[in-house]
Amino acid sequence: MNKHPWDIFTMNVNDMLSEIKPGEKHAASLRREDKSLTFVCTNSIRWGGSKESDLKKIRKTKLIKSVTNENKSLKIEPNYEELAESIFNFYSTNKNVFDQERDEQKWIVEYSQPNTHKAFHIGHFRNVVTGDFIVRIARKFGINVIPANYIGDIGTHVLKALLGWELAGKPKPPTLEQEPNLDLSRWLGEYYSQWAQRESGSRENFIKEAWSVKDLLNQDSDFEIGEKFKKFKKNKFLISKILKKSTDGRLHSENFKNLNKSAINWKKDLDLQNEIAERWKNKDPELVKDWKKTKKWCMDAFEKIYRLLDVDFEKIYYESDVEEDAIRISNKLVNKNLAEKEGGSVLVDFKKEPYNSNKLDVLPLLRSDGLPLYSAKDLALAELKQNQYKTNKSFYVVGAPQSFYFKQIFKILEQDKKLSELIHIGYEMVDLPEGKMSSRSGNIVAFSELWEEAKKFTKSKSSQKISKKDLEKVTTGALKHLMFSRDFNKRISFKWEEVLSNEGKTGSYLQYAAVRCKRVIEKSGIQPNLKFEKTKMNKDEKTLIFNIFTIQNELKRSFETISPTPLLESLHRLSKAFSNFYHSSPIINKDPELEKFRINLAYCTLKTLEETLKIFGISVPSRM
RNA sequence: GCGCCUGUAGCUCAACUGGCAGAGCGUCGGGCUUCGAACCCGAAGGUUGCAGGUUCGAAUCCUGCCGGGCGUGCCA
Repeated sequence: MNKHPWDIFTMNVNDMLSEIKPGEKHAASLRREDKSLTFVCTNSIRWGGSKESDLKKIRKTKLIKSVTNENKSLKIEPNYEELAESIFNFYSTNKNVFDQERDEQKWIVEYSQPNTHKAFHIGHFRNVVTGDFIVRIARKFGINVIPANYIGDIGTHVLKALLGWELAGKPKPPTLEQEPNLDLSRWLGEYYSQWAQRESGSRENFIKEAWSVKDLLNQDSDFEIGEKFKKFKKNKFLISKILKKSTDGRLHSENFKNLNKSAINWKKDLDLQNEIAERWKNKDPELVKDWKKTKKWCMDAFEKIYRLLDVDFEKIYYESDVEEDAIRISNKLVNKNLAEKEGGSVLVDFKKEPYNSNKLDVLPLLRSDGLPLYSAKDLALAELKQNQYKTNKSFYVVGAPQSFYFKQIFKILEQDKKLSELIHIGYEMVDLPEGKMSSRSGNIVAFSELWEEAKKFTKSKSSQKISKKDLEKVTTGALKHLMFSRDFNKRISFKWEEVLSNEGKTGSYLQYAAVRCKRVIEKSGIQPNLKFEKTKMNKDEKTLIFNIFTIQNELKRSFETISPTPLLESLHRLSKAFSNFYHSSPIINKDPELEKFRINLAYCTLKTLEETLKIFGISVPSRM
């Protein structure tokens, strides 16, 4: 495999500067100067530039036009004509110009992890594109990557959804004929939301009553008047005690009238939940049948979304598959003194041996009724993944609020030396202007809703001739771009105006540049030959080739930092450079040599955009 | 209380491991008889939350404050 011109260039810079100052990686400190289309070696500033006599001795390669001292820094100007020629050569001999050297590493990336029986919303969407980006960029760097999904198909939220659905009379979902854009996860999520709102409503009501009379109960020695209500709300032990007293009829006074009423109300809801939990525990055939049916609805809905987003999982794990292992592993940890029993529950106390960490606090693994918590299940899943794939790096794409939890989990897993390196990629939440999204309260933007609205908008902006396929490419391009437009650790405040916009720094801008390349090449009737014949380039041609040239570096940075920003920003600079070039320099031209050269430039731009956009899961349409 | 994230132009965000603070939106002005105007050009807009420290040089590193968000034992 021949080398990308950027890699040759940086090697040349290293060799050249090593003659003046041996033993340093000079190219590593190259900084782009966009205005002057040059590079500055920041190391050279540190050692105060170079003597003119030294600079004269330097043997320059053909890619380097001049090396000068400027403000004590070393300025390197590339030779644009040579640059263009080497880019053309490289692009003509490689099918994929950004495929990096093969790597022996094996990674597993766990992402998406939606819960069945709940709507797939924009938060899940951000997760999917984040994980997909990691998978795609790692593959670009020759790494063997296993994309894995972990579906939350059991747990209290599932039972709550089933309960809500049962109470509504187990309605049948609408057919595709009735609702062509049907999203069954969203449809079923409504029943979850209905129940959750009812239950939390009666709970909140009770807690409010309990707070107002709590000092009459003699149970509140830990809670001075003025103590935060929030803290009181979190004290589940105290609250359940008050509930019990109240529903047992032990509180007779007039003062407790409202409290008793709200207690009975909430208790009714709790009983319904306990009842369905009991049925689940006893594997009630009717319930299991319903569960399987509704789970399938949701999985089908997820599959539909994954197809739309062009993501593909090599392995799908279900929470229900690791439940038994989770119990087994928890008990094993107890035997190895890595966890302890406390009543029926099992927990890890990180203050104790062998963890000795004051900061990690305590992590429960099994509930007091013996059922495994998410933590135990994650431990089981980690073991399962490692046994199956024997990776050297394991990524968890999970929301940033869980970073503390993953520190705890990783600490436990690190006790086993066989495991691979564990990395939590935490991305920040997408929230609505009104506040945090919550499927419990129904305050969400479902992905299907987002997609329908965005598609409608795209269609309104598109030419009449646009195909269905291209319409989808533009729509997903816009939506994915929005998710990548901020770094992972920045929250996205969701705004419809931002979705329904196609101007400026958007996915459409990048696609538009690429589409113009396609169309102008097509219109010219010229087959790009990638032969360099022109000798003199204008400013916009230089800027364009400069930006094509430096993409390789930005791609590497994006990979090293696992961050979409460097690459995405550079694609905007490239598209901008192309737009300038397109306006100032007629591609279809009377001068045949000039025309050929510019067609080649457009072709290289197109190839660069197509291949790098693919890393973000974005495709280039042929029309938009 | 403790821990993590965050603060850059009116708004949303960049700034390549310390090296000339830049984009998009919005505002104002200009450009379609010309390869697709989802575009391009020009202008205005900054004490990088505050105060110290390290350095030839700090948005970036260190310390202390202030503001915002999140997490902190049986939900995931």
